[in-house]
Amino acid sequence: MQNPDRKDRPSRTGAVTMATVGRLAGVSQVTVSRALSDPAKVSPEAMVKIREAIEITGYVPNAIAGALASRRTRLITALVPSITNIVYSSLLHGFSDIMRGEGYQIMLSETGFNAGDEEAAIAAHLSRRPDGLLLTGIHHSVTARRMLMAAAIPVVEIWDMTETPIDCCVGFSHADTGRLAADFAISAGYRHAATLSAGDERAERRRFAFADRFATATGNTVTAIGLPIRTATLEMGRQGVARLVDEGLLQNRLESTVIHCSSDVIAHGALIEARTRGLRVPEDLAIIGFGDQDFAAHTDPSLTTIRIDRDQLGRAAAEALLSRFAGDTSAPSIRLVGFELMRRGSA
Amino acid sequence: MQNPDRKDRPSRTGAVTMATVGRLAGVSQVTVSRALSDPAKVSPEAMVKIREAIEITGYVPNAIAGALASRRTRLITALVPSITNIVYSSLLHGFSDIMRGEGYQIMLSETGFNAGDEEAAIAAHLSRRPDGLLLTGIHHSVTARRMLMAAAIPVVEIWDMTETPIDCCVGFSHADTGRLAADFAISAGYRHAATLSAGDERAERRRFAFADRFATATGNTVTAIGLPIRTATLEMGRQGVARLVDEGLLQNRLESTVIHCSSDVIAHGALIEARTRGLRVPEDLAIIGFGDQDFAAHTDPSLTTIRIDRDQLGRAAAEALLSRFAGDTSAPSIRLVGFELMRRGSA
DNA sequence: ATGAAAGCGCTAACAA
DNA sequence: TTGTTAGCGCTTTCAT
Repeated sequence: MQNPDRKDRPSRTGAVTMATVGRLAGVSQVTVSRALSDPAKVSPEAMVKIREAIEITGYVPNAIAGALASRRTRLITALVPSITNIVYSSLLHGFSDIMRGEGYQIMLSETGFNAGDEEAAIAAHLSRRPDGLLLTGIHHSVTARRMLMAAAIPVVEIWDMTETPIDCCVGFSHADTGRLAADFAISAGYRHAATLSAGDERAERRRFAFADRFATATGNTVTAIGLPIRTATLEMGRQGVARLVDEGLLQNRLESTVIHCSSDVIAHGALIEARTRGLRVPEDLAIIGFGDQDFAAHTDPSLTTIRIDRDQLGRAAAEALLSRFAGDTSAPSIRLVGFELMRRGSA
Repeated sequence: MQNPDRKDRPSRTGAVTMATVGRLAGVSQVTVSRALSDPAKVSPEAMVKIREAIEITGYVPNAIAGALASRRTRLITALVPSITNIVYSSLLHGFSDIMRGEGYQIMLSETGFNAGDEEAAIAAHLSRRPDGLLLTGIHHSVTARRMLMAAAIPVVEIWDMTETPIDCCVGFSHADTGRLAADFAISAGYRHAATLSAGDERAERRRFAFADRFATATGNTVTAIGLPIRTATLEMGRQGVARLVDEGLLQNRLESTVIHCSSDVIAHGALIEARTRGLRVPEDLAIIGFGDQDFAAHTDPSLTTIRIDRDQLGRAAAEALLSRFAGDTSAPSIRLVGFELMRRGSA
């Protein structure tokens, strides 16, 4: 048998609990709980006493216990390939901003770019019983999908597009951005092209779509340089142009050649290397980036690139989750985020 | 009175629990708990049955319940000014890497650069009962400090240095980096200087120390340009140099002038603007950055800057926390992280 | 408006 | 090696 008035006594761990606060305020533990979650249900006099008691004791609610009892954690967990990549961190910025405003906290993990890591990370995340989960990309292992379905929580997949999301999806078609770049390059009169692409799968899809479209339209083959990296660096952009020039891959047809880069960082490196070598951009060599990072408009020449509103994408992802929480079944489960080509000086 | 065998029955919420698994495996709920946390204490036969049952049911442990019972969350929460700033995200990268390896997860919040936000964020974080907490910077409100002390958990403050940390501190003196830059500039023969500095408090300390040292040594005043931002952009670097030139602040003494920038991004912008205007770097205008970001060695000319091993700093922070967890009282509570001036082409 | 009782799904003693 | 019991600090439900 347990001590009948155990609940209104301070815990034996020494921690300040609702019971401690209640005792000090002369009310029961439940009243303290109500005071915090629904003040309207507590009398003004009790409220004052409780507030005082909280102030005196320095009470900080225990969200762990609350979550266990209510089966709501107010936790959202997010998986991104890399937090040091501005592309993902800016997405999260918009996402967190909205979520935090609604009282949710974000737990974050980097998964790198391989699926095995992701599976383990998903399991770890699910053990925290998040109210919702954000995933970057649309390719997940069968086991991962099964775990997520079983968890029966809202899941939003971002930064890519699929007709068959686990739950909902907010993103765009990477291949379409490649085709947009190709169409622009063709209409701008470029007859030859090369690509500089990092090794990640989405970059590859952009590159392939660009090359395919460009080659089809011009009849010319597109030289592809694969960069042995997942995270873009200026250095790799410079090396890419260096190889293109040194290995004679541009074959003296500079005046009508454009380089499609998998990111603005690569493009910026390409720009620097071209100018270091005395090449004029875009006259000798034109350059197209991807991402419209904040520096893109301020390089010399400024970078022609594809713009995706990442902050907005993050916000849309948050809204997708929130409408799931609200039980809004009419909310679309697939949201296409737009992109546009920003024509500036480099192409 | 509660039903005597409630515990070995599936929960009424429909969720798969240890009790469900145990029933299927023909053992009690505790045995399942042991199988997961300390397999050596469970017979091989039981282990097999339990593993099967877990497989069949797709059981995912409930870390919330575990945390409540054990009073350990295996959660570390971190507060950073901004996740889109590579300086902080790369720190976190090293930190998370170590922590995750030790079985901890990271919950992240952005605090912006003001103390009021931080206080609310700290309270929210503490309610999750993290096993440890990471704070960026050393300036915290009295209330914040009190909450942290009361929580009685390991706290590590990073990216700055204080003799009186809340618990432990891993960082460096920002003023010292400014003085190092000044000493270098003086010995390199520069007689005039200007500063380009973002508005955050640490950047200001670097700037002030640089200007103070430089002015003292040369007898010349240092022109300060404050940039109205917290997060550095290429654009702001360009504007800074534009103002310096357009407003005649450099007064035709270009040949011996150096600009001290609060970050590599600002410095890179300065570089671009200088070259766009036909100024030679470093002959007409020399530039010193801060941070040694990965692009710094690959701009044209390459950037002279101050290097801090951020990844290492993050790891050291993780180790500080881990030695606290291990109860290692001999571990230093203050760790100074080194920095060095990387002399390259821009100064 | 307030409180008592029950229980969220685990871990931590303690027994057997 | 296994099981029993008693909580962890809350929320929920049902009385009063």
